[in-house]
Amino acid sequence: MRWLDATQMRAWRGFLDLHARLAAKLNRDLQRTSGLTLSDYDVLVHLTDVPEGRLRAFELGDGLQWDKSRVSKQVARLAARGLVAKEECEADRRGAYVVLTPAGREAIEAAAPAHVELVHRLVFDTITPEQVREWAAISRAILQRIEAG
Amino acid sequence: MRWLDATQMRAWRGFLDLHARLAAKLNRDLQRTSGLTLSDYDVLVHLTDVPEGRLRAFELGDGLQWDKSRVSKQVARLAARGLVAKEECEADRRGAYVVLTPAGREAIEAAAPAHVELVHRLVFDTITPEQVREWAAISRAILQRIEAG
DNA sequence: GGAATCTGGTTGCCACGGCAACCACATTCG
DNA sequence: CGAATGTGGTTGCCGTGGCAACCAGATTCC
Repeated sequence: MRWLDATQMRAWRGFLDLHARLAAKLNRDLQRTSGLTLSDYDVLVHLTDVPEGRLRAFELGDGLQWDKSRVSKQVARLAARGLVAKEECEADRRGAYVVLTPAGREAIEAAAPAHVELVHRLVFDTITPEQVREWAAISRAILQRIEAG
Repeated sequence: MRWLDATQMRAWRGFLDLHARLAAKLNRDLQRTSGLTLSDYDVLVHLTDVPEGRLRAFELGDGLQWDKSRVSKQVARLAARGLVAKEECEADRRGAYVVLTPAGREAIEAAAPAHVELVHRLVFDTITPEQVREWAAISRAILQRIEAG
């Protein structure tokens, strides 16, 4: 049977630890400074990335790789806070559009700079441009492997 | 203000996506084949790593970087399933030991090989040894940066 | 020695995510 | 057309994690 050697173990534990620490820190910071969670943030970013700030719910789910129930509930929460609105779809009466509201746009534009700056400080100020490329290549390779099955 | 350039964006999104995909897949697989969650697994691994399979609850929390309430609840759940036992501490009467039971040791030893094999297949069969080293170095650097504040 | 403080651990509350069941509409196919 | 199947989305249930409040036992400091 194959175990992990010391270097692999360091890499694997490092990866898991790094994510746990970063996610915790970024989430706390985001929440504290803007009242948004990382999930809120991700939804709003996806909406700002698209013309009119309008997406079908399932498109949001595909983009975020989220379970559809997660999309549904997250959108419901954001809608309750007025950051997005739900609109019906005429072409497919089952469907729903999720639309960024002015308040939502304001929220994400207020939150993004400090968030991105923190990512810079913690991550990209710490590693070299060459490491950034290598990091991206590694993630990309493994992701493709996962897609393949 | 500093934004993320294209490479940084690829690295960052890749990191987040990779973790989400891997964690989902590994968790599902682990749960299906052994009835353990990743959290269960992590606790049991930490206990097997130590002589007598016995740790103070706070040591477990330090090792896993978990909130103490998380430790408390996770241990309670594992104890209810007979995989660990809680023992009082005589030296500090507030304290509690968490001890791996024979059933717990059996469970982790049954679960580990398939889990590690899956990590191998998805991750380490996909990237070169040089990339493994670089990956570990990157995670390590950023983690140290986070510790520093 | 005793009050203030600290520390280890538990509990309650709430938000969140996964899963399966379900509903409504759409599409396919005989 | 109409039945079967597929798809978009919602809901309920349950396990889980974070946070704050809390409790009991330890420690500090006068």
